Amino acid sequence: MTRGTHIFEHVFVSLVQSGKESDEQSDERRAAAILHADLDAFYASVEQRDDPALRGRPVAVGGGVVLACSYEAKRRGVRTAMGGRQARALCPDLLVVRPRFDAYLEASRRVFEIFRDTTPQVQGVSIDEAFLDVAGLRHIDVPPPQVAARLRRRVRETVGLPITVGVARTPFLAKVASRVAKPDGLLVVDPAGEDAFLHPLPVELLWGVGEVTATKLRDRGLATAGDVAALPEGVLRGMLGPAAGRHLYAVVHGRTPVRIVTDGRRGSVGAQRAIGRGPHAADFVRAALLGLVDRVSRRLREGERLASTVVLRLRFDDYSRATRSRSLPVPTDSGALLAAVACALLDAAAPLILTRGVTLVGVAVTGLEPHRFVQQSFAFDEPRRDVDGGGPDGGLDTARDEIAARFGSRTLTRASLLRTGDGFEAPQLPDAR
DNA sequence: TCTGGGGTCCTAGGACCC
DNA sequence: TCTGGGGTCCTAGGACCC
Repeated sequence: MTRGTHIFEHVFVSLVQSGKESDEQSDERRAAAILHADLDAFYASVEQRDDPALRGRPVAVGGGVVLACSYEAKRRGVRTAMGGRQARALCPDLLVVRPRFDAYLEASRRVFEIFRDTTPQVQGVSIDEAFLDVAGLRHIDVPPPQVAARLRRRVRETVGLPITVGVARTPFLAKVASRVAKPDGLLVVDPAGEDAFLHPLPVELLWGVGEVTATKLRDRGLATAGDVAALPEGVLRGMLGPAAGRHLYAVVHGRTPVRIVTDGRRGSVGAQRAIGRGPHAADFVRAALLGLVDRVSRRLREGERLASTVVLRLRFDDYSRATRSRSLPVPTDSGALLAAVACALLDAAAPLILTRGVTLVGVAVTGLEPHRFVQQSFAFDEPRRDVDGGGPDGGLDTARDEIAARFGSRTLTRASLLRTGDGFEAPQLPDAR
């Protein structure tokens, strides 16, 4: 395909929408007004933008592993998540550059400004990708394909990056469209031509079909979306499970939701670190974990959020994985408390670590909610048994006084009252700060 | 093709409660 | 004494996404 011109090559593409349909139209009759905007080879494109020597040449961002690669590299077989050694073997003149995450964040921020200037209805998907609902713009008589073309131009001119846009009636179809149109393209799926667009596509292109599902489908002779669309929903449910079956059925019949979700706050915050093949000393693993907890709790506090569940992630020599999680009675953002829970989980997983060498350690917190109160955690020097007993003059008051003396009167102590004997050995905390 | 660092959602069993 | 059904939460794992 030639770059950026293949929009004109598809029969199901239309550049002009009527734009006159009534607002009361049913969802099924909506026009193609969802844009999926996706920056091309994002990290690599930023590097090529900032260093003319990289332009037109195969570029990989990363080191041990390819995080992103330019289309020149993709054409030589280099892929994301590929090992650096293998990438160089495929492409000896590959230029490997270290990632500059600050530059990517800044570029992303500027692109998202253009998104939000285009329409208030923006749903960010990742650092380099978003859905935009431009249906509301029809009353000022700008057809969505024209909005998309202008958006691409603005991103190219003001941020200096190539971006592909898919336009369709649903977010799912818009996303498939942008994938088909990459790189540096624009593709509009006319609502009347959705099946003609979708059905010839390989199942791997469908949202929610990864390696496992694709293999299941292919083993049954189902290679395209059209093959899958010929099956009743019940068969798909039986094959893939209730939720996945229902999802895939909806996908191949164009019955996915038509609206985007604009009020998304993250549901979890995590950090992880590959530590290579061991053997690793227990202290080293613990130190790595504490560093990750520190990052996570810092991000929690910056986002003014509290977490109620801590998840420890481990990966082993043989690439098997395990998770261990623990919910707290009260949500917290205290680094010390989260560290204590994470370490307790690590201790509980010690037998696993002994039998299978650990190569990655990660921590995530979920059950997030907004900050509603000021809080601190506090560890007693000795295990206490009186913190919540003993009536009005019981240990709770004493503990609160102790904590107030240590942290000041703004402290609220609910989160601190994790007791030994709850099935969770809380203390062994480092000093809370 | 031997693998990085973020995330999301679903499933399933057990505990617990009514 | 034996028994039912439903709901919710927790935990662990799996599939998928970029």
